[in-house]
Amino acid sequence: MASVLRMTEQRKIILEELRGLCTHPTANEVYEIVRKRLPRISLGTVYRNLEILSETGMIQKLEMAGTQKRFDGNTENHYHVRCLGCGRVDDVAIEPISSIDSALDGVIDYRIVWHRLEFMGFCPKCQFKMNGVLKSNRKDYLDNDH
Amino acid sequence: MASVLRMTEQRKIILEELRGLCTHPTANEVYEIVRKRLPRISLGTVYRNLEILSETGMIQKLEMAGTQKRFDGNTENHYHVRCLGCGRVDDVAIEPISSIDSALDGVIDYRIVWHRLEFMGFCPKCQFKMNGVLKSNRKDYLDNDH
DNA sequence: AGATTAATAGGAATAGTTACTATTACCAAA
DNA sequence: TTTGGTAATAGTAACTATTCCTATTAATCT
Repeated sequence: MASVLRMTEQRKIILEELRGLCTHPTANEVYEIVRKRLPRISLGTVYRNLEILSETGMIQKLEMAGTQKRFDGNTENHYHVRCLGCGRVDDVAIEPISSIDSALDGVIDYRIVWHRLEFMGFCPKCQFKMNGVLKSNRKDYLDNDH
Repeated sequence: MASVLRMTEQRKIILEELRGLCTHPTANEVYEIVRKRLPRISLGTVYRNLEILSETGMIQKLEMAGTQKRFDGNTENHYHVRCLGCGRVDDVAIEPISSIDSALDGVIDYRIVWHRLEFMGFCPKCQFKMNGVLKSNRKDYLDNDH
């Protein structure tokens, strides 16, 4: 008897909010957003539902190097860029390069299933801030938003 | 007055052990290894030294997606493969593809500094185990070592 | 030698995440 | 409609990886 997945109010709202964002919030950010509509929701419920939604392929779980998990309402396979200044994560509008998977043929005995490519750099905002720092030598420019 | 970096016994042994390995141990694994030679070393010391050694470029800190940090005695810039079965991480003996960094030119307004490429697949050992599973339908093959 | 300061061991604290528990909500069969 | 089974929930405790704190020890510099 296969278990039935119920689309509860909480789950529906988490999904809705995530689909309506182009950012890639962390579990805690999702919690804060959803709490505006469901003030009594618990953080555990958010985690569980993010897990279930990503298991069933309705959202994507982004496990990026060195930081906490982020969640993406866009389920298409795509790369991401991360800003080294403020930590924001953006989608990259290029086709995944499937030929990369075969780059290791004959080099190593793994059977490659996929690859994960993350670009690291500075977003426009942080580039601007860095120029400001260089000009004014004021470090606090960088300390404001995370 | 610049602070002096002391090469203490603990630091030296951590470095030695790491250089003598082709695996990519976690901080805790390094701790267990080093403890055989320095039974009184503390985990905090291991963490601090791994941090310092990677800051000074003597080792490499690998922040891989979705798992804990790993450390690499090989300081050359290289890619890694991760086994989806057992979690082991191996070096990839191909040259980093620097042209990847310019793949986003004109696509997005980030200033790209570098990229991180991780291959995901199954190591020879796990491929073998999986064949065993397919043949015998015994799931416990996979449950032994992590 | 004495002063200075890096590094240490040991343990407390933190952050992100997962697990547990009692309760509630939903559906289906009687 | 009740009743039984199970999914999901809120709230909280537990866990894990990592960082921070503190008193002490040990190099290095005058």
